[in-house]
Amino acid sequence: MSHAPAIRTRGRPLATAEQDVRASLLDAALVRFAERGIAATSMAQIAKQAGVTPAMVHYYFSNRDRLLDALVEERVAPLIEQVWTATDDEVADPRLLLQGVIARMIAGVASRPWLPPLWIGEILNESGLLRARLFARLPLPRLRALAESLGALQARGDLHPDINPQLVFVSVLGLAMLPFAAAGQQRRLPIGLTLEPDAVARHATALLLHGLRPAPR
Amino acid sequence: MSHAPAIRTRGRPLATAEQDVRASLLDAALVRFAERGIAATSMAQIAKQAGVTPAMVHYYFSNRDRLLDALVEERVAPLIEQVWTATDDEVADPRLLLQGVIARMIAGVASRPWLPPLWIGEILNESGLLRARLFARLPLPRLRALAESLGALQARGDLHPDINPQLVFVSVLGLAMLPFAAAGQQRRLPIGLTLEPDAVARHATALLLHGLRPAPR
DNA sequence: AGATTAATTAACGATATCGTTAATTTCAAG
DNA sequence: CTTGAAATTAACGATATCGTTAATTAATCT
Repeated sequence: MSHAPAIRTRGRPLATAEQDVRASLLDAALVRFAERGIAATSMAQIAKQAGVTPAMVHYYFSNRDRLLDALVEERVAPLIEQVWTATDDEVADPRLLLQGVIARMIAGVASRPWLPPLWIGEILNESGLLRARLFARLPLPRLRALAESLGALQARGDLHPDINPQLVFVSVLGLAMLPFAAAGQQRRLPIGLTLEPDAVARHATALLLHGLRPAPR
Repeated sequence: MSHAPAIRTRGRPLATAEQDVRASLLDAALVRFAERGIAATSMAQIAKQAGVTPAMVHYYFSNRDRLLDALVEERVAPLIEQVWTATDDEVADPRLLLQGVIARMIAGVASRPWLPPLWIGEILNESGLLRARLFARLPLPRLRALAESLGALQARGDLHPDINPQLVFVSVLGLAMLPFAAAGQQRRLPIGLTLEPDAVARHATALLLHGLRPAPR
């Protein structure tokens, strides 16, 4: 499954292979958390996935809470930062911003299969175990600004009155992230469809901007 | 939290109160599964939530697997059936059908707070523990028919070419169900928004049909 | 070289969990 | 009334899990 296990013996290992155990524990945790959920994953399972003993988790992270802290700090938060790093064009036009956010989100997903289940299950979900930790790091001002620019569009009559600007970002997650959570590592939906990241990005963008209407013009 | 506990004593209880223990075990399971996930919920926790001893779960359902079977059979499948029971009008026009499906979905959610987290986490999610059980009962023909009518629209140029008809139903779940999973029992999003079922239905429908564009005409 | 520090596995004890069985009580049928 | 079936709690034993400590080995510093 993961890297070559290379029989581990008691005592400090030789410095030959550049095996960063701490990093591989974080990776292992992400894999298992994405697969079975945080609450259902034991420390021992993480250690096993990483090919080390449970005591290593204690050695590097002291306890479960600190492991979660490290995960958020080192793996998840940087991604959120990246998704919300917008160009000036995007800041000026909420539709452009949404397009950019979707594109960066899905680009992030492509190289991080653990992201969608984790985001949906442990961050977005009310009782997700990363939610509180990540909430402090969310770019709330940007979310608010987005809702406000959409509200301005709406006031001008440039947006359907039934749309709720405050719900738009959750809708983006539903359109861009949820399909990947549903498809899993194999990127296949139960109906038999294979998910191409680019195609999902185009679909989500088109649906968000135009809905099920003809292409404009 | 739940009904009055009424001190239980050993032996068969008096037949006064009409307490359907089996039903209340199913309810309790749904509550806990929605809250912490199936994999992380022990039988004992379910029994405790229902106010009975763990042995009752064994008595009524034999084991965890059978409990899940009963849950799907008696609580979830009927709902799916209801959501997909469409009028003739809806069968003729995919946009109408989607509108109806969203309305019925959200109506179902209103009285069943456990539904959104369960659907998102245990059915839609790739490693969800109800997925395989429910898959056999999904109305696949209707899903396929929906995708096909949308494809027909698209071929006529009445639908943006970037839309993927096969992704539309997942998009519906993302728009109509995910917000409730994110808001939890309190129906409040972390940004402070309170979710009114009707408002969410209107938002999801508008976004799906028109996107972030002005209202037509 | 010697001493100290880093990294690792083995092993343990306390606690929790699962499924099951025995005991107990009430209901229902003859 | 009596007898058998239904419904329930208590209690148990096997197994797992968590976090921790001790032992062991390699690297690094002096």
